[in-house]
Amino acid sequence: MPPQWPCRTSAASWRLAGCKVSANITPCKADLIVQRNKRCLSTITPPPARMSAMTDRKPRAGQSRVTLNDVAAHVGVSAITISRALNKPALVTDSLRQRIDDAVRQLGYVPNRAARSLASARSHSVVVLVPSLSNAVFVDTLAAIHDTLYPRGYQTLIGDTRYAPQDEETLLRTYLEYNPDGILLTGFDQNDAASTLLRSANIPTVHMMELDDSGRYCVGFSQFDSGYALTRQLLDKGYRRIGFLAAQLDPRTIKRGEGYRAALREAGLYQAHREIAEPQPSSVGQGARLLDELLRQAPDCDAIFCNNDDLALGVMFECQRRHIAVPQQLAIAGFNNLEMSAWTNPALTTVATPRYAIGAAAANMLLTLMAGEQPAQPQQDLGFKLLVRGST
Amino acid sequence: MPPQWPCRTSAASWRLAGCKVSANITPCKADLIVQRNKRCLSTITPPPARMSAMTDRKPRAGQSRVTLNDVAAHVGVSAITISRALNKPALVTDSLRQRIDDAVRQLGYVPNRAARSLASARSHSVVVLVPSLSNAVFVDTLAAIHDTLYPRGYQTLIGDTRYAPQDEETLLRTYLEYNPDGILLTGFDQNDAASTLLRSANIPTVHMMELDDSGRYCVGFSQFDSGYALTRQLLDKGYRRIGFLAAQLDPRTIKRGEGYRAALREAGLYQAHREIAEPQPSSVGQGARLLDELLRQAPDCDAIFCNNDDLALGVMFECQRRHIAVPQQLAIAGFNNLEMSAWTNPALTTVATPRYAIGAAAANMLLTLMAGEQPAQPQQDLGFKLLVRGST
DNA sequence: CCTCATCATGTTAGCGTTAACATTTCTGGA
DNA sequence: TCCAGAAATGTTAACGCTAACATGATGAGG
Repeated sequence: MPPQWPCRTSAASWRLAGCKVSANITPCKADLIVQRNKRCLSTITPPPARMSAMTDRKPRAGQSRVTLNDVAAHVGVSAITISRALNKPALVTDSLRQRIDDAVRQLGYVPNRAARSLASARSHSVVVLVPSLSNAVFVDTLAAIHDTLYPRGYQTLIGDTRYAPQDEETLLRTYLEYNPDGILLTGFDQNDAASTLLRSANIPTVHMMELDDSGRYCVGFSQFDSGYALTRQLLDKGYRRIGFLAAQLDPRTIKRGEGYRAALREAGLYQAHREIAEPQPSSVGQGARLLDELLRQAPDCDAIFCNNDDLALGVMFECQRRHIAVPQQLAIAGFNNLEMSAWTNPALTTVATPRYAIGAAAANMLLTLMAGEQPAQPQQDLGFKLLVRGST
Repeated sequence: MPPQWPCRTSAASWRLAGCKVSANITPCKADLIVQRNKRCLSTITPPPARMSAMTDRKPRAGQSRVTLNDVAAHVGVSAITISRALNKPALVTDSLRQRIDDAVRQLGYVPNRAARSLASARSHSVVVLVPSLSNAVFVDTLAAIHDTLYPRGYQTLIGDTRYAPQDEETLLRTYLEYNPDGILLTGFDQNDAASTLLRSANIPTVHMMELDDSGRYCVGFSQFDSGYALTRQLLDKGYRRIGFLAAQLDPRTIKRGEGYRAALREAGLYQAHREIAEPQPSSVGQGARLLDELLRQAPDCDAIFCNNDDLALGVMFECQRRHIAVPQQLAIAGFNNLEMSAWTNPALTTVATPRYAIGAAAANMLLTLMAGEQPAQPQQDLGFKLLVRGST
């Protein structure tokens, strides 16, 4: 008499790979196996018996892709074992894992992130929102983030807010649908709706580029101090009529401007008409235009603090066109240290910001938070560096 | 005697909102409703009866976020109605939709993309792989893609391959886990593994930036022709000893170089030693270094075709340092038309590439493909434009 | 030889949503 | 008043994966 279920003498006895199904197990168990593998690649002789003949609905379209069950059927084990072999290799025997890896490769199995995310409540995704992709600062930061998170199994989802809080809110809303395990944001100035979203989502979040003392996790440097320090440097060099050009007017720009103002006020040299703030995006062309404007309303400037290197380059090129000697007649300083700024004639004085380090540190802090731990240093100041070159 | 199930006289009679449950329906049905809403926000008087007391497992962690069922319970309708109100608003009464929208807002409901993707076999995500984010070309392309796809409900997942086919393969493999509905790639030179992945994934794919006639969908322009045309232009201007500087050496760079060579060969003016191809990444500093190298091995050059504007700017700055008059002693041409290139002294001759248009057209072609239709024009040539300026 | 712990693997159910089909309600005309 | 068809809403069962628990095999110690 064939043994009744449970009846396995060894795990291999009823494995599909061996196809010894009919000999050792009851029809009931055979049906179960067939059902489990109903979409499997390796064909099994009896067609899957309809378990409940009552309903006769058309099956769903499905992804028509190789699934865990397909791999399982191919190897002759259960789906969970495949899952374990891929996610927690230590739990599976070496030889079996080897066979599984082969099958995965052979069948071209690609895990379905949606299913994994749904089942495990972890998406292994991190959302990063930056205000611009045309700014080398953020591109380098993104690279650092990816370099840090990818080896730890996290996928980086990049969003470009275009410096618009409204866009940031929309992006955040959309990306929250991915159930990210963590969020990296630029600055602190999310709009109210976005802040509410963040609060109710309750997902570990680290802010980049700026610092504050509200208790939020952040990695950056003091924008105010950097603006102050650069202006101070110009004052120390003897410049007395220092202009200020800014575009875009994002919060960081504004804080640097405050640093500029504070330094000049302190020296009793602040003059409002030497300052131009243009809400339009920053660009080289914008720098050229703003120089024209500034020289019109404050022709006596002996130095200009440009809020970023793009503007500064535009100013420098415009000076060449106007035969204004740099730095003899007019000194120029920028901000951010673009690669190019070292190569102009004269080379551009600027502020080097630790953008790669910020990305890496923010990502690491986020990893700590996502692991449920507290970062040693919830507010991390990575400082900045003045690069004094030929243009001042 | 209370009526038996099915027993509703009107939809409102047993709705949770009305809480008239006990009066009109059988206990069995009541239990079902309770079960359906077991995780709901609005508390229901009797605690959810355990349906099968046999097992007593701990419930899963869950996302602890507001779900469709929560919204459904709050409004007093079934989950599918909420789903419909959000995805196919036309199928739901105006007044009900209004109430649902309010509830969604009030509860801060954010749909779970993983669940949606799993249930519908559509992820509403599109993967875009570009070789670099520090290149304005691709950033503009990405912006166009996002601008085109977002309003149509698709989320763009950006991957930066860093010009490395191996990285491209890895990224592709990872992003395929998201089950994207479409894929946008840069160029055609995926490695074998990536090509296999793409083939077996069987997802609509459009290639950008280049053209070919293998039948693959693509939007771009002829890299060869653009290199040829720019060289031809220099020849027409009377330059006879035209050098060529390239870095990065990605496939597009190489094709432009072939165009350069063809034009010079045609004119009987090609000299191998006037060409330098540097595999390292392209940058302004690299341009300066390469000029030095070129002038060493071919000091008689009267013009230089730089494979992109970064190199060209580096060359131009180096010429300034060396007091080489541009264009009198040495003409300089770039490629890609960076914003900055119009503002240098002299302004840089370059090739304007329709990068935004390419992104938009590729995204539109992908939309067509994702809708299951055939694009009118599977290979789309958007051309390029010579911008002849002061530097030549 | 039995017990118990450990390890390898299996079973079950459910994550949140939507496709497919079912049911109820509404509408308008005979 | 009744009925057919349309419109609105509901029920059920996946989607592919993994957490939680279950089971069988193995081996060490008594």
